[in-house]
Amino acid sequence: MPELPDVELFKRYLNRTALHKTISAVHIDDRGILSRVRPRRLRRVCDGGELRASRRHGKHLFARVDGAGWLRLHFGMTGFLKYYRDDDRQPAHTRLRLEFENGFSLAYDCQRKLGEVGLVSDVDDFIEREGLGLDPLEDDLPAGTFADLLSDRRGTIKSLLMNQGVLAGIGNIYSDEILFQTGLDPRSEVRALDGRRRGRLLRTIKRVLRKAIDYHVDPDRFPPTYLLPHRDDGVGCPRCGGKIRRIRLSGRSAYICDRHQERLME
DNA sequence: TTCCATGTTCCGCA
DNA sequence: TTGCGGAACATGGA
Repeated sequence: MPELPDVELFKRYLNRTALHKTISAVHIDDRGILSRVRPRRLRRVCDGGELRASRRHGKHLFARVDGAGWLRLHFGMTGFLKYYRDDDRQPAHTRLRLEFENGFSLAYDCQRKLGEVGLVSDVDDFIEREGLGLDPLEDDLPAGTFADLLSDRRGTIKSLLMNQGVLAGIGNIYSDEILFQTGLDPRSEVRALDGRRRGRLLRTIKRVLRKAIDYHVDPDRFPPTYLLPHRDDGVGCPRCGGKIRRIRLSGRSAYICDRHQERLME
């Protein structure tokens, strides 16, 4: 689930539920998800504190704990948040729980344990240290800057979009959607994109990510012309009458229309 | 049983 | 040096 639009919705969810509530207990149900923080320190920082602000960069969500630093949540492939009161509402693969004085809890659920929870003192330092690229929605990203990001890059356009060091937040699903709407085959070579196509690609990136948030990342709400509700091998293309095909690229599945996505090679 | 899955990282190789 | 392909991580569904 969690690419940029999903994480943005997690942030809004956290804002309207867990923010400004006093934490009365911290339950670490699986310390395997902790990244560069020991359970004791996480408890000491969070216990008795309050989440006072949130930030997102790419697929990372940060929540400031008083003045003590930022809780960092990354969701891997299967992570999500759940705010609940009754124990029977606790999700099945809860790895971390913040319990609040009002009787509610915020669970971090991560079935496949590919996500991680950490504690950072400064968000911008973290972004810098990790070498994360700009966030296409949070950061100012003019067309010229984007075109520069693409210069001197080799490889395919899909792996570039998914490269978190170039742009932060796009994963397998949304790179497919963006390229489908731009009319570019994911195997196209970055160097083969002219200025006009680079401009169109950037506009599509922003539009697709914003729309996905607006539609609450629910494929049923997406316009029928989107790829997402039709991401199956062999079904008809909702745009042109071609066929949607599944191909393998860089070790993952990519879904493309065999008719309207042009493959640019040098 | 085998394949697949929205993430990241590491390794060998070109 | 950059990036590709594959494997690994952990878990579960079809």
